Amino acid sequence: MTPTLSSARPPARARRADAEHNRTAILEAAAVALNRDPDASLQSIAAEAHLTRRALYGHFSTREDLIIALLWRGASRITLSITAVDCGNSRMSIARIGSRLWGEVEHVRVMARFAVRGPFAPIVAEALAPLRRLLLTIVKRGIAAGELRQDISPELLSRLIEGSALAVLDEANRTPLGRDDGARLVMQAGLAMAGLSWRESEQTITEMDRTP
Amino acid sequence: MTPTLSSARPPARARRADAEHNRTAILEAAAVALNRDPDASLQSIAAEAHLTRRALYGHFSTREDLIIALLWRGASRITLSITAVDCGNSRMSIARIGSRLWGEVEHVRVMARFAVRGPFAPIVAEALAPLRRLLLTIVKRGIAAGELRQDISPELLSRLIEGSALAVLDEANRTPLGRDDGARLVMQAGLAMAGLSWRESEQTITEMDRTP
DNA sequence: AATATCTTGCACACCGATGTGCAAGATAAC
DNA sequence: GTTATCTTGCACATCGGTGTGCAAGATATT
Repeated sequence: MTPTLSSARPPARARRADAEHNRTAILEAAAVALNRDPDASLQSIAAEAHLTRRALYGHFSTREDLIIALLWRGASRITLSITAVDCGNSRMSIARIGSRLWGEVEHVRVMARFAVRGPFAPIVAEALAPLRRLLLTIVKRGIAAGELRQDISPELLSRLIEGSALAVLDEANRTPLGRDDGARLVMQAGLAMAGLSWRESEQTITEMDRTP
Repeated sequence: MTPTLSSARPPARARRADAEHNRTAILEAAAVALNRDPDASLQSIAAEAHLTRRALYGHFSTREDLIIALLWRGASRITLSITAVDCGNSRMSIARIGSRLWGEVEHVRVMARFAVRGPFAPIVAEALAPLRRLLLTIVKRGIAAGELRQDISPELLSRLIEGSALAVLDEANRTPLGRDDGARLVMQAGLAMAGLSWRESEQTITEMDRTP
């Protein structure tokens, strides 16, 4: 209906640099605060961004606006992060997806939060569709090739892999983990749900490290 | 300080039967509503119990009161459900825990919800301590016996098992699963995170079914 | 039938969060 | 240094949720 993008009004002068900076600061702060508490107030978000609540409204006219912008941002980062993960092998591909997602933990967790409940669920679902589609095709191929467990449907398996990976992401956020330890854990969780034993998972990961 | 239990005032006459019934109806309704949305209003809970908001206050003087009662109830059911699960074998014991928890999905999910965020986290943590302790000892023994994965600490492993089981519980709630399918899935998830391949998990479960 | 108990349906006060208006600073951009 | 932009700090209205008081109605218990 209305073009809510930046092209709304002809700016007599370009937007000030510090305003742009503050805008991203708000988004970063929102990611952190909403990760702690999905119902964090705009007050707390603004404070985390070293700004006033009133100033926040200068960038996002509504709480909904802010969250949508945040989700949009997260979706694009996630989508970007999984480009060219699909090598031929399904096991390695799953591990690689886990590794990439670990690099975007903050964003992934926010997205996951809003994917299950609240009025943003459909938006997030749509935003994450590419990731889910990719995982599903990989899983399908993996099952067909006998590389993954054979006892449940590809659809369910891909959801389970996603779910357990998120569980590990949550746990990792609780107990501080090193960069590599976290990636390793997420990869292992995905492969574990995919049907591999822990030795097979380890082997897959070291094999993968050899061929980046 | 104050004895908030039922012994507070000497009742001239016993509590009416329908009041008792309504009380449990409220708790059931709260479990359902809070499973959908952890911030469900007392209004919606009362409605789900076919009562007025005002009547709810006759049973629980505070939202906090209601939630604490709910959590207490859930904790006792869960604790009760895991009595005598620990046979000697760690793999079977983990599977059995999963199966038992599946029988209490509703309660387990509510507990899990309030275990991570909000002012009730410490209470829930304390209430779930027996379960966690049990799982931890089983995992420790399993690792020592070489029955479970050897690459991470018992503490972390038990948390991961717990997390992935909860993830499956969530997923199961999303896609309607039969009684047996759900139990199977939860058991498999636990065993998968514990390091078993899907064939080993299947074998463990069928073996377990033979010896109840 | 008499009575204590429970529920209902209003009334109200309170609180925190959201969103807006406006005037007075502060500061990039030109 | 001028100007347009951005931030601040108030004030205010609004909205939904919580908790209470009270009188009238309904119902279980005896």
